[in-house]
Amino acid sequence: MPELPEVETIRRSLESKLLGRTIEKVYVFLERIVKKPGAGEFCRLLAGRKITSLDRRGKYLLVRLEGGYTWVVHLRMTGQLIYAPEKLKHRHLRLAFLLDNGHWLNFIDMRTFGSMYLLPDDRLDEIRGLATMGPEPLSDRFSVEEFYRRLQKRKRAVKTVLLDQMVVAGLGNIYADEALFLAGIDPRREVASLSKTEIERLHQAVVRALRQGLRNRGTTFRDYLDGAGEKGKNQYYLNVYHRSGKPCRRCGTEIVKIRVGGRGTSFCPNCQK
DNA sequence: TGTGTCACCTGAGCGC
DNA sequence: TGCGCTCAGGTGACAC
Repeated sequence: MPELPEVETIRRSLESKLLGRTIEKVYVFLERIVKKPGAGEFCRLLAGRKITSLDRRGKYLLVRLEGGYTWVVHLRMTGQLIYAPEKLKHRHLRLAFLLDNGHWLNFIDMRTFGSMYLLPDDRLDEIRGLATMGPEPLSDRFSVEEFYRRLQKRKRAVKTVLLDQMVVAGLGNIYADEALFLAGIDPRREVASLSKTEIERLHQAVVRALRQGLRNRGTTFRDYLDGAGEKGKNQYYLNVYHRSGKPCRRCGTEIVKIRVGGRGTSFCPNCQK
């Protein structure tokens, strides 16, 4: 599940390979991946454009192009962008992009939830998820005061609120669970019940969990691979996610798995109050 | 406006 | 061995 650290790792691994390259030809094998414009227009507009930079916003990858266009990619659950010398022979290959050096950027997506957009730079706010997105948690804009202000308005369980991209960008199930463990907060707690000190602790924990994920080049349980097709290593360092039934690394209590807001949620009932 | 629920989708894992 | 069921989860759409 690509969250902020995974998407940023993909961005970094692709940056040197794609910068300055021109997209020669686009092949769409599953049209519904392309949300805006239609698949035909997407291919026509993208072909012949040079890539000027690679950015990221939350879980979105933003490929900036010459001529004032941005190609936006969201990998959702199982999307992968793999740079390779050939078009990969993979049953879940959904799009393929031929570059001017003869190499290919392959978009593989088993569950086909991934999405792509190609829009003029001044129309990127047509992508609702991008337009309403909260602050980048690894930027200066993500201050304790800002976090506190955004949380104050909410009444739901803290785990559910952490997954809301309007509150903070880029968190998904893995890093929300890990941040709550680091902060020692029960994921079922109503946000309104958190003290200022607990919110400060959570703010710090979000940053710590994401930085660790980034340092370890992402978390791979099944599908996530970086732009070179390499797995991440963060799964070996997780405290709670995917560890239900195992002893807590801190106190030895069994990690339990429950559902919060419809999401599988792992936590330590002793360390998280 | 805020919140909860469902659909989208495919493969793995499990019980029978 | 094969079948059917459940689960995994990011996000948009929809109902209340």
